[in-house]
Amino acid sequence: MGNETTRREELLIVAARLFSRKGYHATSMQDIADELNILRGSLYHYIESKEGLLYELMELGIQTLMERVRPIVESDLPPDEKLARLIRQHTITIASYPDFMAVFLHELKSLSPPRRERILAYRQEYDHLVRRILAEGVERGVFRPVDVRVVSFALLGMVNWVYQWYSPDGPLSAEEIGTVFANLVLQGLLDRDDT
Amino acid sequence: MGNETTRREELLIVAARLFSRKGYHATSMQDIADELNILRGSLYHYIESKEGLLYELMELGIQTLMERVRPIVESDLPPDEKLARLIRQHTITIASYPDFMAVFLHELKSLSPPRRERILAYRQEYDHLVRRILAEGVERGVFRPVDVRVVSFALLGMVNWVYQWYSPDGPLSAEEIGTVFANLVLQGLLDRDDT
DNA sequence: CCACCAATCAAACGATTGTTTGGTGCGGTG
DNA sequence: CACCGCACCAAACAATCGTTTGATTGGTGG
Repeated sequence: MGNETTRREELLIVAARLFSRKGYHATSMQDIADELNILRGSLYHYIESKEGLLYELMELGIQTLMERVRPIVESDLPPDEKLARLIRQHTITIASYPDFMAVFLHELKSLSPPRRERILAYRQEYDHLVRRILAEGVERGVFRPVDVRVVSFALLGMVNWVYQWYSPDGPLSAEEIGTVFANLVLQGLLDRDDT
Repeated sequence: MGNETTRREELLIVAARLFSRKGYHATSMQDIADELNILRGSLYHYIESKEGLLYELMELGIQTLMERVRPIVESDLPPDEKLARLIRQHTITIASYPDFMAVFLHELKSLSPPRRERILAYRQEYDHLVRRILAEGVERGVFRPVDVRVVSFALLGMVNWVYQWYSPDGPLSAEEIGTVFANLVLQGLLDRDDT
């Protein structure tokens, strides 16, 4: 019990770190093997190919994100509360798994078309979750009428960008940052009734 | 007159396109040379090294952005108007030079430390411009009191992300997108006086 | 017509790349 | 004790990488 990381998980973690720091193509199998103190050929005992490894990391990233956000979208909360929670949760998830998330957000173009399509499908599914909340809010008159597509991109840009600058040593926790974001967006979206 | 692109500029444009589509490390000198119909060795008549080429592209990107935004920051407009114009201009610039901007935003880690430092200095200078507007707005009571650092990152994430999804064939022009962004952020920041 | 210069070619360089193959040691199980 | 399979090694592979060198072209100004 306790330290339950298999050798394979170790490999994934090391690879995610290297891919996120140096980039996929700038990281060699040699680099990964060095960190694990084995020869680079030995990596193929655990993985099918370098690109297969990349795909697995990206899938892990997007799946983690989706697992944590979907319950919020499917809850019975009002749209504004849903949106606030989504923004906070997305921010926290990125800050919790920065390496996996950076790889997921950064290396789409490094995948061959078939695998890229699969990740893109995940991504579109996620986009859809966000847009559903926005559309719901606009429909119910909770949010001002806005271009849902553009606002969803604005929102995703804001939260995804976090991987570029967040540091656990910074002055604010991930949750606090998420709250600032949520306040900003909600204040920007809420329909103030000056009746 | 008219078609005044030198061979060297052609090289830069081709390289920016390839770097932005495939990534720096996934693009070989061969790829670039092929597009220009010359041998890869011949490229060194124009450039010092592959990394030098990358640096030049990134410098072009950030300089273009700064040239267009600085006049706004240094103008005499009120903070809210400054911010709106900055957001619009940033959005338009990214949409106008998507290849250069994508390279600038994506390939920092591909530069060796000395050159990376130089680009980082530019980037920090730009961040400073944005924060100055925000701080000014908060000071004058035009904006609500907010965490300037976090809000500046939120804002930059929103506009920088544009390179990931913008298409000139989309339903909205870059200026219209910039206006949606500006409205969202301003509405989120303005101090409503319920006196 | 000669001299020059920019643009390009032709060919080679050592290094590194991802991947494959066949083998080896070892801990546990029947 | 025999065996199995996991984890890894050792060695090689063809290919590609960025870069350098020296020669060669074609056009332009003197």
